[in-house]
Amino acid sequence: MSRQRATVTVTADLVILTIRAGQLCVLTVERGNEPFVGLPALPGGFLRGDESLEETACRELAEESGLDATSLYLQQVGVYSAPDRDPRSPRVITCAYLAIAPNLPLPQAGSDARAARWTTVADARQEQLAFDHGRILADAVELARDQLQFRTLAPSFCRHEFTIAELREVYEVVWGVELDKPNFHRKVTESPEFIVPTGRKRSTGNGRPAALYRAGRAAELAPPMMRPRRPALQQARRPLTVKIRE
Amino acid sequence: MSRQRATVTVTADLVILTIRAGQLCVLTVERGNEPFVGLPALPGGFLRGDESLEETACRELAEESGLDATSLYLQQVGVYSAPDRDPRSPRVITCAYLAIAPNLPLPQAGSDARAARWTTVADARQEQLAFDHGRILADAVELARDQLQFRTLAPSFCRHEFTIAELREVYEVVWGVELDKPNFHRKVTESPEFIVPTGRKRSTGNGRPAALYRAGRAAELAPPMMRPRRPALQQARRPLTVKIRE
DNA sequence: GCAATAGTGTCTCTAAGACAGTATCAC
DNA sequence: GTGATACTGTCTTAGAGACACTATTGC
Repeated sequence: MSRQRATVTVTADLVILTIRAGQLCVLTVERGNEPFVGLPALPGGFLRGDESLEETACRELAEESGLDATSLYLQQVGVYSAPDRDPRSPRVITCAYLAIAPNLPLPQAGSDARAARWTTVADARQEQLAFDHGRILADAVELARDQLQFRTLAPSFCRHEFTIAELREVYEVVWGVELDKPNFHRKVTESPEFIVPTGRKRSTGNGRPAALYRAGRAAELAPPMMRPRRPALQQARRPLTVKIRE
Repeated sequence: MSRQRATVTVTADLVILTIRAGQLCVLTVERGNEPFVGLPALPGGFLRGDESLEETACRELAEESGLDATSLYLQQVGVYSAPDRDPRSPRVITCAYLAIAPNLPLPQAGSDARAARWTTVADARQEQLAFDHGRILADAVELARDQLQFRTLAPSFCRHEFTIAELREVYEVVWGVELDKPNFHRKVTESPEFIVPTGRKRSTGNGRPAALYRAGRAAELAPPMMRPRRPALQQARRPLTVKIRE
C-alpha cells in the first residue's frame, strides 16, 4: 500500500494578511469539526472535482472573508504534504495561498463564517494552530516580507486610494522597522509605474493634507525597495567621519 | 460529484537544470506510457502513501538521474492543478521541483532510465512537451533566474571546487547576458560567506591559473547580485553629462 | 502666531559599472 | 619575448541614508 500511488484529498488554505491598528493581522477561523476542533486554523477548503486549486482558494476567500479574490493579491506559498500532517484517512495534503487585503470589516453574518476573526500575527505565532498551520503562517509571512522588496504588493494592503504615509506604514509594520519619511517619499514617487498620483488630497485633520495615489501598472519594483540590514552588519564598520566638537 | 471533495493522485515533477557547453540544459525523459506516449516530459513520479512530496522528488531524482538529492539544491516551484491538465481519471495534480546540478554524466544504464537526456532549455521551449510541462519548465527557469540574484544557488551549477570564471558563466548563461569580469570578481569575493577560497589553483593550459573556491555557508546574497537592467529603461533617461568635443 | 504632518534639497557614503593596468601561466 | 587568462586599481555615477529645511493645513 505505502509503496503504491497514494490517493489523497487536497485542500487550499489561505493566509489572508492585512494591517489593523498598526499591526500585521491574519484571518483565523475556529475549527468546528474534528480534527483539532476548537483550535484556531487558517481558512480553507477542499478541492472540488471541476476546479483548480486557484479556484478553490478564490472560492474559499469569498466564502470565508467576503473578499473578492479578483481584486486581491493572491499567490501560492507552497504545498504541505508530510504524511502525518493530518490524522484523517485518506491523507490530506494542502496548498497554501497568500492573500493581501486592505483593512476591511468582515461580514460576520456570512454563510460559512464560523467565528472568523483577525488575529495579530504576533499572537497567532504564540498560539497553537490546527494542523501545520503555524508553519504555513510563518512561511507566508516570510514570503510577504521578501516580496515587499521586489514586487508591488504593498498597495494591496491599502484601500484603492492611499497616501504615501499609509504605504510607508505597510513596510514598517510588515518589516518591523522604521523608515525615513523623506527618503521613502522620494523612493516610491520616483519608482516607475509603482504608484500614480490621482490629483486628490486627503486631510487627516492634523497637518498638511497628503496627496492620494493609486497602484501603478508595474508588477516589479526596479530598483527594489531595500530592507534595512541588521544592525549587526553595520556594527562591524567603523565610522569614517567623526564629528568634532569645538 | 464535481461539487464534492475530489480524490486525486499527486506526482512530483522535476526540472533538473545544468550547464553544458555554455548552454542551460534540462533533463527530459521520453514518455513510455499513455498519455503523451513518445513525447519528451519532465522526470517525475507518483507520491506514495508513506512519503512527503519532497521525499518523492528526492527518490525520483535518484532514480531518473542518478544524482544524490541530499547534496543538491532542491526547491518547490509550485502546484499545477488545472482539472484538464491530465486526461487520466482520477485526476492527477503535480508539484514541480527545481533542482540544480553540476555538469555530470548521466547513468544511461539506470534502472528507471527510459531515454533520459539533456536538452537545451531553448530547444525544449520550442518542442511540444507532455502535459503542462512546457509551462512548468518556463516557471522553473524564471524562478532560477530570480533566485540567482538573491540566493547562493549559483555554486550548485558547479562542481565542488570551481573558478570564478565558471561561476560567472553560470550567471551569464542563465541570464543570457555578459558580465564584466573584473567587477564580477570583486563582487563575489567580497560578498560575505558566498564563496571561500580553497588555496588551490587550476590551470586550463592557457593563461594564468585561476584560484579555486568552494560554496560558502551563506544562503542569501547580501547585497544581491543585480541583474543588468533592460536597456529600455536606461533609454528613458537623458544623459546628465555630455562629452564636449573640442 | 503654533503644532503637526507633507514634501524638498542637499550632503555623504556605498556599491555598481567602465576600463586601464598588472600578474602569472604556456609556448 | 607573445598571447591568453586572472586579477587589481581607480575613476565615475546611481542610489541609499541622514537630516536640515520648506509647505500647507487646523487651531
